[in-house]
Amino acid sequence: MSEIARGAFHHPGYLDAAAQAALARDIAGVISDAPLFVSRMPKSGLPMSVRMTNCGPLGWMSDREGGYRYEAAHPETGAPWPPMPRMLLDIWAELTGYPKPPEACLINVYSDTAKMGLHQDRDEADFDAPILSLSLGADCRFRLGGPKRADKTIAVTLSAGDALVLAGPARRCFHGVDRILPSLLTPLPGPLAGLGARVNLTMRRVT
DNA sequence: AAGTAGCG
DNA sequence: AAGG
Repeated sequence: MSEIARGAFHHPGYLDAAAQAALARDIAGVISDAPLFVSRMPKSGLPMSVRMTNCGPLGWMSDREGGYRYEAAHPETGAPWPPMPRMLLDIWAELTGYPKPPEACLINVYSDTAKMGLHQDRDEADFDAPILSLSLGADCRFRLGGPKRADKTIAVTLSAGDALVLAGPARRCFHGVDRILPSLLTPLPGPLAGLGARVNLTMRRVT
């Protein structure tokens, strides 16, 4: 584990290959019940380049009309999000030590050209709870800034099996994904193969 | 607004 | 609404 900025903890290789495979099976199950969809920017309606879905009581989404928000149901099927796999609850407890379980796990699927612009996670009521992110598949160039958009940034490579915890002051920091790195060598595990190059799971407290 | 192109 |  290394603290890459105040409150930002990178755990390279936190999940071994077997754990990554087990997690991939769980996530493939979630996606089969809650199909990937594309969120759109508020007002402009421009699509994001990632495809996403969620598990847990609440899920993050965005569309032109309603903007960034959490919802209890899938925007296309209308069904509640699938339950949070136990493995994710256990990882949350171990890495964050937070007394309450995560309410949302956003599953972002990146193609080899997908990106995520610099942003803050600020659609939650609880800003004290950490954010936990897990990576599967291709490496990416992750960018972490400060609490203001213009603050200086650092870049970190996130690889398959890595965990990243944004706690304390880092909870409010801008962050994003510059690009997916070429990785013939790290395909997504079998159950997720073909969906994209990289999958990121982001767990959060919402209420 | 987690989007992007290109102009002052 | 500034930066990679």
